[in-house]
Amino acid sequence: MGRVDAAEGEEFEDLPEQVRVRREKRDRILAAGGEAYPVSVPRTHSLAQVREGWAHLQPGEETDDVVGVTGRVVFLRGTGKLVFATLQEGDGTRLQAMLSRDGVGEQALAAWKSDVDLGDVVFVRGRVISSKRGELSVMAEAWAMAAKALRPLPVLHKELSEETRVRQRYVDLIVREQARTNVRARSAVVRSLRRTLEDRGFLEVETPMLQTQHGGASARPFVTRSNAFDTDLFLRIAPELFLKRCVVGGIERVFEINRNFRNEGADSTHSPEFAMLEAYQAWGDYDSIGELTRTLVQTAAQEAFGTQVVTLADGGEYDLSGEWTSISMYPSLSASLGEEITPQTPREHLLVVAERLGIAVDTVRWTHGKLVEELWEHRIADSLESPTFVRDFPVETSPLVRAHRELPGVVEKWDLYVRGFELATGYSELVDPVVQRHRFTEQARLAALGDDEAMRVDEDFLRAQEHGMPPCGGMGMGIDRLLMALTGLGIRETITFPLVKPR
RNA sequence: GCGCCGUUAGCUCAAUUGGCAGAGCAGCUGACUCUUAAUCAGCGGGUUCGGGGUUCGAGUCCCUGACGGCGCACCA
Repeated sequence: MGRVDAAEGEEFEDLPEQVRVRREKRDRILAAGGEAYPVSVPRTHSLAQVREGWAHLQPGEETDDVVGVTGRVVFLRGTGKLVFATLQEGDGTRLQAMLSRDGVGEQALAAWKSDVDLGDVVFVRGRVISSKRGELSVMAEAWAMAAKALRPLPVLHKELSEETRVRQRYVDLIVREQARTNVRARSAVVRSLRRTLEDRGFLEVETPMLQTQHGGASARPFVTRSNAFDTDLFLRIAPELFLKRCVVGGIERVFEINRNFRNEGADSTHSPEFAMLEAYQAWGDYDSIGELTRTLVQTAAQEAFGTQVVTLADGGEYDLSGEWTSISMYPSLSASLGEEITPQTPREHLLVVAERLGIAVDTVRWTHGKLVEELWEHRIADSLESPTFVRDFPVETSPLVRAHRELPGVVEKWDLYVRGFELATGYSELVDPVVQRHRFTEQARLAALGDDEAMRVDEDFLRAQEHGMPPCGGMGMGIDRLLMALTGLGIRETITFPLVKPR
């Protein structure tokens, strides 16, 4: 034992002063026969329950109601023979504990003063009282360490640096109300999405994260390696092709909420891994799935924030209620440019227009459709402040969408724009396996030209579709982006543990 | 990937022209039985992000690397 202590003593020398001091306190507690990390403490009430149950106490009023509470010590105020400690529990609820010489005895008070630091999790048993200044408190008759903190809490009066918030979210959650609110809001939003879908008869499934062939979106995948199969695998960029297999198999209303991985840039609206909702509705189309999407977003706002007019981080308000605007891609682009652009406009002319606008174009690889989308994003996207469905996209950039039932050259696809960024997308799904094969073949041609985001011919998916897939509407929505839309936060604030480079 | 800015005590930040590395909170010692970021007195705490260079002397200037933020490019 003595040798172990010596070894630990040497270990101490490398530690920052405050960690060393706390380690010594832990050891002192153990040496005195106490426990720094007991298996349990006799907790009878949460801090919130005490706040709720004894809210009626008048300043100075005392009761004989004895409770056992726990919490992290976030403020300490000592006046010699009387100590005040503010305890905080997980949701941020705080309650004051008071320890007096008369209440806990001289020894226990001395032990508290010598062993308890800011950040420790403690247990206090005592009567519920209101202090002379009217602060609801537990007047201790006994206390115990519930979990000794070996690292100091950051100061509660200054904001943590953004990097520390992200790298040590557990600390962020302790010290910053907004961090706690964000986690709760996300949970509430996801719960709402599931409930809305389940209420409408959708079945939640989980489809492969590890895929032998990536598809369902235009994006660069992460590649990994299977030892058992001795083959490369891709982390999925989208669940789409598997959810459609579900529809082929008769799961006519199906959804998945799960992670996608895209090996691309990271900024305030993009994360390499991000959560996505995709939902498919047989016998629906891009109109019905658009209605579903609006219901999902509005209900989530209502259930998570109690209103469809949400308050953003910058204090502004954003109205998601009612019907949303719809515009069409070609007509809106034409109006913006002051000249008619149609699916029949030659690619060469679009190149001229793009160059005139100073857009950096890829003259070799960009198709008519890609040019139209680029022009549209350049001219229109940023100006779409209120929720707007942008409808009827060019066919080349939408290889999984069916042709428009009337308009030649466009497909039945919408993108939902909110506050200038793309929140969701929806299609009338392409279900003709022969046309789908042609589209894949064209994608493969682009891939051969060096487009590393292009899809490949997915034979297994085509085989599934060749068994007959009913007419179908489908949608995809970024969960992180939905949170961004509802809160005005950056994507790294909506993700509890965003990917950060290792130190 | 490119450009700009940043990295100093546990946390948040100062440091004049290149001239003894500081503050608040936190920590330690002491005082205080109704405090509210308690107060008062005293004390300790630094690989100034890493490596290299210029200089009598570098937190500060130069080179290089790491990490972060912002802007641009790409993507949802």
